[in-house]
Amino acid sequence: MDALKKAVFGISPLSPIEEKAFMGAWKCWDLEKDHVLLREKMVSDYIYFVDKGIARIFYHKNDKEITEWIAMDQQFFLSITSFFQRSPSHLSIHTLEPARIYGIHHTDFMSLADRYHEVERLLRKMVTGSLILSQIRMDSIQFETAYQRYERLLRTYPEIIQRVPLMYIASFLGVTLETLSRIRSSR
Amino acid sequence: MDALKKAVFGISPLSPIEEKAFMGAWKCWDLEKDHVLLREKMVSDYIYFVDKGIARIFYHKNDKEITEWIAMDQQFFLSITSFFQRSPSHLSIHTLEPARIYGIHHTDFMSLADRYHEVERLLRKMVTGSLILSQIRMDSIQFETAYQRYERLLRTYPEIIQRVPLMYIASFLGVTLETLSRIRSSR
DNA sequence: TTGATATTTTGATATATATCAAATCAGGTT
DNA sequence: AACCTGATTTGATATATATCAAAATATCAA
Repeated sequence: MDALKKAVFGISPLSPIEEKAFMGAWKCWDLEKDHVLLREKMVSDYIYFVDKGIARIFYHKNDKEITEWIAMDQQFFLSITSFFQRSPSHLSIHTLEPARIYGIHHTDFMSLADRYHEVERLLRKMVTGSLILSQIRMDSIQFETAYQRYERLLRTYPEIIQRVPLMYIASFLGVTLETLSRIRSSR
Repeated sequence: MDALKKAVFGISPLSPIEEKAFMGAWKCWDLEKDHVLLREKMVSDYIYFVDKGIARIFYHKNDKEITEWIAMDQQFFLSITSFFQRSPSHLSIHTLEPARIYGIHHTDFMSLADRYHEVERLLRKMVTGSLILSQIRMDSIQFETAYQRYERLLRTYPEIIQRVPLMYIASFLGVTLETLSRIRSSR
């Protein structure tokens, strides 16, 4: 719980009452490898936080699995459109390793945000941070070569190569497995 | 002011006190064509709203201007990273037509969000909407062909072709002017 | 250890889009 | 109307990456 609290307070600190209410709303799961956190076409109810392990967020495009995000370290993750629009998700979420994951339910988060201004502010800052990340990722996809995207990934998450099969990394980078393999052999 | 109020209330309604404080914080400008709303390297202080006219948000990449967004209709627009991180913008914003633009200053918006829970909620919902748009745009760039992106643009903003020079539309779609021209001649 | 399966690499070819260059076309100004 | 400048189209070629196919390698269970 300590890592979660640290991550939350790093975004926006909470006063004691709010802290108690908010931190108390998180559930904790210890999950085996390949556990399904969200299945396509379900409405996504949780914002998650990776305490340890890895989660992979992906969807299907012409029978192929496209990895949209890989969450590790002390990262938050969610199906953005499904969680906020309360619509069926086109995303699935699986663990790639045994993992300890925290989650807070949409209903709980929203009613706390309703009740406590500070929680609303926290939520706003979380969404803002996510928006900024999304902008950076968009620029990267649009204007960097596959090689540059791979280099950027290595800089940001050096250990990802050891822990995540290349096929997932490839589609996360927006290239085919074959292209990623050639990129790697050319450095 | 009516269109702005409508747009705001469409996102999240405000009670009378909050409405008065929030709506009163917006400034209004009547601008000629090619007016500079934000110059590269400045910190962006405003969230803007297009009442009428068009604004173009762009930046420079190897001497070339890349159009990142075109705001028309009743749309909000801003330099996301600069506004929220209070950092120098890599974006510039110009009007493409004579325009009536509303704007609210960062300081005012933030202090209102601090004072009024309802304004904080409104801001959170605005950022959430922007995040959802950003996700959709990212998918479009990554997985649709230039032709499909053009078709999508026509569906979303049919009048944009009449009002915005193709060179700007091309870079907004992430293709060269020549490619856009060929796409158009092939339908 | 031996299979059986999943993952990664290598090779040949195809394709969408970029780049460079030149030719038209359009809109405003004198 | 004639001009000028900027916008758009057309053509020839180059390039990054995808696709399809097969081989090589790693992983895991019996």
